[in-house]
Amino acid sequence: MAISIKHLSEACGVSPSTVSKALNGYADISEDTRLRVQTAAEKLGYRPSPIARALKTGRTYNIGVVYNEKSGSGFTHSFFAPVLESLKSEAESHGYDISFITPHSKALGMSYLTHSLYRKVDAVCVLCCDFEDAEVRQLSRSSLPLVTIDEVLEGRCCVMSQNEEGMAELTRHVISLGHRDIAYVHGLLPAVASVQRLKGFHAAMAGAGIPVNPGWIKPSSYHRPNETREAVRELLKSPKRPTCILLPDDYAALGGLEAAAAEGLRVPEDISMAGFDGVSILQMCRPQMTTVAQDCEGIGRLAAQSLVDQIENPQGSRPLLVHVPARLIKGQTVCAITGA
Amino acid sequence: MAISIKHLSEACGVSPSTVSKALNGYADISEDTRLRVQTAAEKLGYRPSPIARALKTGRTYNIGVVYNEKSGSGFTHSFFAPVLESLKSEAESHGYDISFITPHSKALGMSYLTHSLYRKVDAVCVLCCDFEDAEVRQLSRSSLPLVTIDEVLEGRCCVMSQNEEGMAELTRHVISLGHRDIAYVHGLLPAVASVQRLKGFHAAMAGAGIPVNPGWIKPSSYHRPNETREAVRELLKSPKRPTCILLPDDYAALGGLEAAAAEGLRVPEDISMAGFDGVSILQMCRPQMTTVAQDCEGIGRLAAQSLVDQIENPQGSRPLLVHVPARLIKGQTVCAITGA
DNA sequence: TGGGAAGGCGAAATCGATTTAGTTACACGA
DNA sequence: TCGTGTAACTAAATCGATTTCGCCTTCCCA
Repeated sequence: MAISIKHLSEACGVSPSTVSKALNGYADISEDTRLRVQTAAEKLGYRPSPIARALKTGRTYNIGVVYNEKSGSGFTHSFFAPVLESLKSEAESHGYDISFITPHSKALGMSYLTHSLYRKVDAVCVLCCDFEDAEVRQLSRSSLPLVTIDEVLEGRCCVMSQNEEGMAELTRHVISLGHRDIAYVHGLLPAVASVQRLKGFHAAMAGAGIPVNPGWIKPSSYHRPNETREAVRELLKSPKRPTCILLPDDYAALGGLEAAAAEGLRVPEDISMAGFDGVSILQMCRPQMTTVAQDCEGIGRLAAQSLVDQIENPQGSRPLLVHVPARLIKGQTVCAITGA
Repeated sequence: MAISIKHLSEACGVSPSTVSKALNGYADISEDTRLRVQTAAEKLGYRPSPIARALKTGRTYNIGVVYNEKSGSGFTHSFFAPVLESLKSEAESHGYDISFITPHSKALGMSYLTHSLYRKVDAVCVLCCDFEDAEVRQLSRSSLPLVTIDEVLEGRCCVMSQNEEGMAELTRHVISLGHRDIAYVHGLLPAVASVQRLKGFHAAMAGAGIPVNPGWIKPSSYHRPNETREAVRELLKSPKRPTCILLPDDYAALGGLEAAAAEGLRVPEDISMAGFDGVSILQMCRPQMTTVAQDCEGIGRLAAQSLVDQIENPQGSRPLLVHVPARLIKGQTVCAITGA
């Protein structure tokens, strides 16, 4: 099939060892020979087999991605999918491919770590999974280069949005439109992202001197419109109703819109709502969601860069936490309050 | 690191060859030895290195996926992403992993085919790309097992929806609600899917004895809300305005909704519209899209099954074209006509 | 002139499997 | 007793690279 190092060595009249050294920049090869080998390689379209190379060197130029569809909605997940795509494309530009580390790859019954070692990936990105999972802990304790997205594992690199500042900015925007009675439905605790956002919310409220009604802080989950619908339904039944409700994410917010519609309330005329993420398809729907756009492209890119750096520069020092700015999108689901 | 065949052979007191044969079902191994090897393998958690195995056998247990983000919107694409996910999960259940064949993998400058041979994938799924591309043709002419999604390459297996019947069903639904003045904005021609859908539309119209107004058949593209918005804008400016417009897909249909809103028209009260695909997130938005849901899960699964079959049973005969039923979703964007 | 250093290259081991081609040991028939 | 066949196993080649070590020329200098 493809041309091997042996073919090339014969074509050049040198040994395979010399070819390998010539192409890998060894010093004990004359400039003359190196050039001959390089041009011949070019002409014949020779590329060292990644498989043979991996066998000998242990490097596969593959990055494993822990992507557990069960905990999201797979490749269509409005946050993880664009992050994955950016991660992939940045990794590729460094010569690395992506391969998936799925939970207990079916019949094989391997843990994340076993699977990673089995496939000999050079590094792992923990993208989308249950961070409480023992398998994730095991993976984290390994010596593999690793980065997490959107959640912290002790001692490991993590890339995530500036959740606190993002939520604070959203809250200030809502306040600036005259809202005082603001409810907050948060995503799962104690996820770091959830804690940060809640902190940002409290900070903005405190900054404006508005007391927070503890009964208006409600738990829900990310990406679960049904759960969010129930939480919002309860809020709408409070004796005093909030004028604005902040929701865990854009997708979950669809449940909030549904709950409002079920009560005969219009958004934003009768009640304001906001999401988080900045899901692009929802930006095209009406009413356009007021939200905080996460920089998925940036998150994926920085995660890939961190991994490549960890692989190629194992001793180097790196920040453990990389914060990526988020951006407020002033949509149509939060409107100005027109007097008490 | 991981335990190798040599370790295992020493643990069992036999040669590596015997271990390999015992685990691979060769006949010249005694039942006694086979059992000893198998239990030891189990106990020590031995797994043959896929890399070493690939080097020797040429089989990587990897399936290449041609996924060109440029021609879609990457992993967030509302049709390709769920298909990819299903393909991946079905492939995994057969022991195959997915790896991406990207266009000209950056600096490497390889064609799809070269890349596939370089990575030694066992088969290729052409999922999302420009089918006119010379590289795709080259790939198609190769002897690699191959399957396409949603478009036909001569002599190659293809999995796609029952587009004709799906569109006919949608059209009949629209007609049953009293519509006679129906416009049709189609996706790119001469894509087979587009042709089939157009055919289904014509068939349903003819079946109801309704003449088709040629000026109301408009070209656009898939997944391009802006293009579709322009096409719809023109339709809305016709002297006689259609009462319903069928659009290339759900995502493109968002452009149609926008055009209607810009003209001050309400959907569906003033004008009806329908999409195609059944994008799940849009089913949660209001107005809920009337559309034809493609069975992405089925398409991905059947594509994976076809590839596995082609790999493991090269001489077997197979249908070239697999049609997967689509399902009408009666949403809220098409309403009944209340008299002329 | 002889010894050491340096330059340039190749032989061979290695990574971890598979697979072909033997090699034993033993039984059996002539 | 010898040859033959068979069951059960192993040695060794192989896949396609990388890398260590050693060899052979030159060349330089004392």
